[in-house]
Amino acid sequence: MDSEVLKLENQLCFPLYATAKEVVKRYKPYLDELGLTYTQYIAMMVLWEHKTINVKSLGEFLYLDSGTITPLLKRLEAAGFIVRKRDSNDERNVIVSLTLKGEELKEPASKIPEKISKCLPISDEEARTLYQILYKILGDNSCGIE
Amino acid sequence: MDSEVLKLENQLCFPLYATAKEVVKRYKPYLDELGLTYTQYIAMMVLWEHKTINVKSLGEFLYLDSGTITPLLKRLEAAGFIVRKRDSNDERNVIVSLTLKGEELKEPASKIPEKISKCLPISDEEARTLYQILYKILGDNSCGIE
DNA sequence: CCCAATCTAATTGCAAGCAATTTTTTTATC
DNA sequence: GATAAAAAAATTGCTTGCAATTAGATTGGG
Repeated sequence: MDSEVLKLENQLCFPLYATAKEVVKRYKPYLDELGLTYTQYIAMMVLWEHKTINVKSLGEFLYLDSGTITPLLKRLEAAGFIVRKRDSNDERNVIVSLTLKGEELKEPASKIPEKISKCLPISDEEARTLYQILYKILGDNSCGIE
Repeated sequence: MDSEVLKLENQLCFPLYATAKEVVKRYKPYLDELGLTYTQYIAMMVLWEHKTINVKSLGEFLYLDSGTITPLLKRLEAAGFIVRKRDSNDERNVIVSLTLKGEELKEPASKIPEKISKCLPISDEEARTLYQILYKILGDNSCGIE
């Protein structure tokens, strides 16, 4: 048995997992000011761009299933940022849309990305490289993942 | 206000967050065979390497705090893979060590990393680049994270 | 020696996150 | 048009993850 392959430092997945968590943590102070969690923030980002969307499409954008999204949307609705409504043309679908309060959150939120990118100790070049490799993995289906 | 910066596709954090989740998901079928979750697996990796460790050090390796680790270790103990014991030299510390059953899990686990890396659609070169950039971010303290 | 500060785990409370199942609606097939 | 299959969201049950707090042990300064 090769013990080396099982060391944390020889894994690729581990730094991916740990870095994702640490970077999300860096958003927290800024998101706290808006009253959003990170997952709520990315859901709002989809809404700020699309104005209105159903739960299934939102899940596809975010790589999240209804078991995660449904309670998340209920919280965003309880906070007054969105409304949920059954689609009268197809009652299976739930349409999510922004309230005025949710729309207004876009402006302060638009200042966050720059604060975060200033905070990451990598060059623009490295950021582009990272972005490309990540999407290469993310866009791949070769192992039968969805 | 610049709307472009708020699009999901223009973020770096989002593909990081999403890719981490998707890659962890690819471990699931292999880890299911061992009866481990991904987080339990990385905790076991630290133990396979160090044999014995206290909760604080384990948390530092994994970037997890006691609120996550304590219940996780209790599950690993209930499954018979580890034992937890107060350090008699300093009763504040809890020492975690492998049982024979936990030790024996190392052999089948050692076959997983290769299966996963075959499954990622990136070259060795890209994997190295990704690894380096991730650790560059992870190792950084400049924004007052821990 | 004593008391305050520090340290370590554990606990609490809440929000993800996901697999599996259920409910309701729509679509296809006969 | 009835019924089976498919589709979408919600629900259930479990684990992770983290901030904040608590409990107990140790250390340091006076």
